[in-house]
Amino acid sequence: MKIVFMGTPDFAVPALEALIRGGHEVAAAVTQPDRPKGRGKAVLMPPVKETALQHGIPVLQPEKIRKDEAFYEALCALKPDAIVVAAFGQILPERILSLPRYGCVNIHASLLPRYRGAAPIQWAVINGDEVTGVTTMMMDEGLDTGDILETLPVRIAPDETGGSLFERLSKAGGELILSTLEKLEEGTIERKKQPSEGAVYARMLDKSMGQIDWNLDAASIERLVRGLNPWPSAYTFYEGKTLKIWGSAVAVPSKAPQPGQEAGQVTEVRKDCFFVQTGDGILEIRELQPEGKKRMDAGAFLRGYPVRPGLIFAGPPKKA
RNA sequence: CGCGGGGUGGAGCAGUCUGGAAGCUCGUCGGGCUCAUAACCCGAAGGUCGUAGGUUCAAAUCCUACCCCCGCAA
Repeated sequence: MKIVFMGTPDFAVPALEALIRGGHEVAAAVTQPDRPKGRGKAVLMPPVKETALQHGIPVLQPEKIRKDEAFYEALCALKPDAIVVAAFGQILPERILSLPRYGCVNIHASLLPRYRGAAPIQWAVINGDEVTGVTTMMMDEGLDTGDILETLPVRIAPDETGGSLFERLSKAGGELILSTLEKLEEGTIERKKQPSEGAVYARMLDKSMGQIDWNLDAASIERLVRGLNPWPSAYTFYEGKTLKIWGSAVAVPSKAPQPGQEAGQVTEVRKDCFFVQTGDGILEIRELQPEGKKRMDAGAFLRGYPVRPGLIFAGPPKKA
């Protein structure tokens, strides 16, 4: 099939590669414009662009796809049979949705209608779901509301992180899109309307939601730590600086703070880890990262930083 | 030129302001104690103090340039 691919971040790369491997003619890759990223101010190209260039695929980077006439004309000229969209980052206007013969197919990293929106992967981990997956759907003008074509469930491991699940789902997305396109071409695909039951919106992640509220229960905090790993990360504060928590475990499932002990307080320090009281249960801290330093396991941290029982991890530093 | 922290034996840190013998907590190796130990005791090995140059009688420490790592912001 002649396909135009639209996508931007790492998640979309396996899908693009799958299309190429699957023998489809990828006429163009559409991705967000290069933007200054990273520490200095280096302008980096989106992962999809890098991959496309490696394969000699033309790249289009409209700033605003809804208004870009030149882009629209270029797209028409390509006469794609289908447009495949994976984490592109811009809403497609109706005239583009209806352009290809087979329509626009989206790869979404959840089992719709659960987790529509920007961060379906991490929310599945944060909420402690046992199963999630990827869905291919016909795009309509809503946000992830189109008819479902196929789904591929993926189990969430007990130690799953946002990053590991991200990787697995992106690969699953690559597999699923090939299957979907094949059936689409054969005309054997079945379109199912999304049930309104169970529709959940997965809000975009931002840095602030990573701040650990020690009054929550230990299990919730542990899931937050995993779900936000590696980005945007869960953190607390130590000596007025941010302290990222990369790895933790529920040590005591249910234990209210004892008298004289409060949420966020260190209850015990061992050789290779330490324990923090939460609103309900005790959390074992295994891997962390002080501001300006590299990630390290708790044992390394304890060798250089004087953590003692009674220490309290509190909120951000107060501004004088 | 976006803002900031940091590079010191294998690990994590102190020492840098106020130049003058390389330190702390661990790890490793050897020995001891013990029924035993991740516990305890004794001893040892191991460092071009990121790189290059400069100042000085003397530089981890002061000056200059560069490399690398990381946090914030985007």
